[in-house]
Amino acid sequence: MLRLGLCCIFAEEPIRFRTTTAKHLLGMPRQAALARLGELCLENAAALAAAIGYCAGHGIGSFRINSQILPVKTHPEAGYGVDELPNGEAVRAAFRACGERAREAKVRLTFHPDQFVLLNSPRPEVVASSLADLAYHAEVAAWVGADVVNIHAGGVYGDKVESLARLVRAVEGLPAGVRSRLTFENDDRSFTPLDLLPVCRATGVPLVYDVHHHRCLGDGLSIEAATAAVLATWDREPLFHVSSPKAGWGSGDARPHHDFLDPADLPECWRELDATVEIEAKAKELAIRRLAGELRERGWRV
DNA sequence: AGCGGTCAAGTTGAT
DNA sequence: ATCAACTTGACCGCT
Repeated sequence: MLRLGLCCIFAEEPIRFRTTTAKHLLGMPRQAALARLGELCLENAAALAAAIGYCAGHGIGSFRINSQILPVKTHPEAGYGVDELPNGEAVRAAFRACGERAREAKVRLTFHPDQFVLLNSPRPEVVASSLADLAYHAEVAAWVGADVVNIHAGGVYGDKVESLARLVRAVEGLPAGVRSRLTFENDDRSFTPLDLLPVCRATGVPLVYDVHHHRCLGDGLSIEAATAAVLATWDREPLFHVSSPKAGWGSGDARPHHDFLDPADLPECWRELDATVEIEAKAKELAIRRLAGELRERGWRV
């Protein structure tokens, strides 16, 4: 059975995640900043609990957690350890409770660190900050039981072979908590499924198959062939991404996401899979509700 | 309450 | 050179 996944935020449901900026925090005394951060973290834990509850109650099988769930966590100056927060223990306990709730409700939790996390950059400082960010994601993932921390393969830097070799070497040096959750995703600029399958086979890192990116940046593999090859990289429930183009499949830029998903964009060969499909659509929970109805009309089990 | 300026970070390709 | 895109606009300070 397919599990439809919601990404990060809600369109209508009044569940909101808070954040702040490094600049703001650095303009106040450190203790005041830590107190403020602690409040935001605890609020975000409450919002996550609400998000899990909403998903459980509305047939949404997974939820992607925003990378700012602990705001500004790895900033070089404004960043912090959870133990530095005046309410650090309460924060940790609240997130562990989210994990328990998600486990009971069978809501899968995932992360998708942002575009600045690049394991294959030739610049050591970029890799170092990426490692710090991945460690942070893994820390929260352990609290809440998230089994996926998904990133793109990074840049090409003029040499695809060498950049992928750097990626493999970077994976080999990762701490276990990151390594065990890490996944790669094909993107719409640089790295296709055909590029990444060898890397995933060599490292054991599963491949998140984004069929929208694959349609925007093809590699000769059919969707059916890519799906089959990608499934073999997973040692747990596979994860896919899908979206529909805002501008349609005609002449314009197909990459920006539509508010809703056209059910025709969901590959027919996914129909009988046991997998999670994250729905990347601007209308969020409304898009999932509409899609689930349309798929059921077509005989899909979601 | 509403609005404009601002926000930590990398890389790519279209204009 | 600038900008949008990328998983996601939200926050702050002003009127």
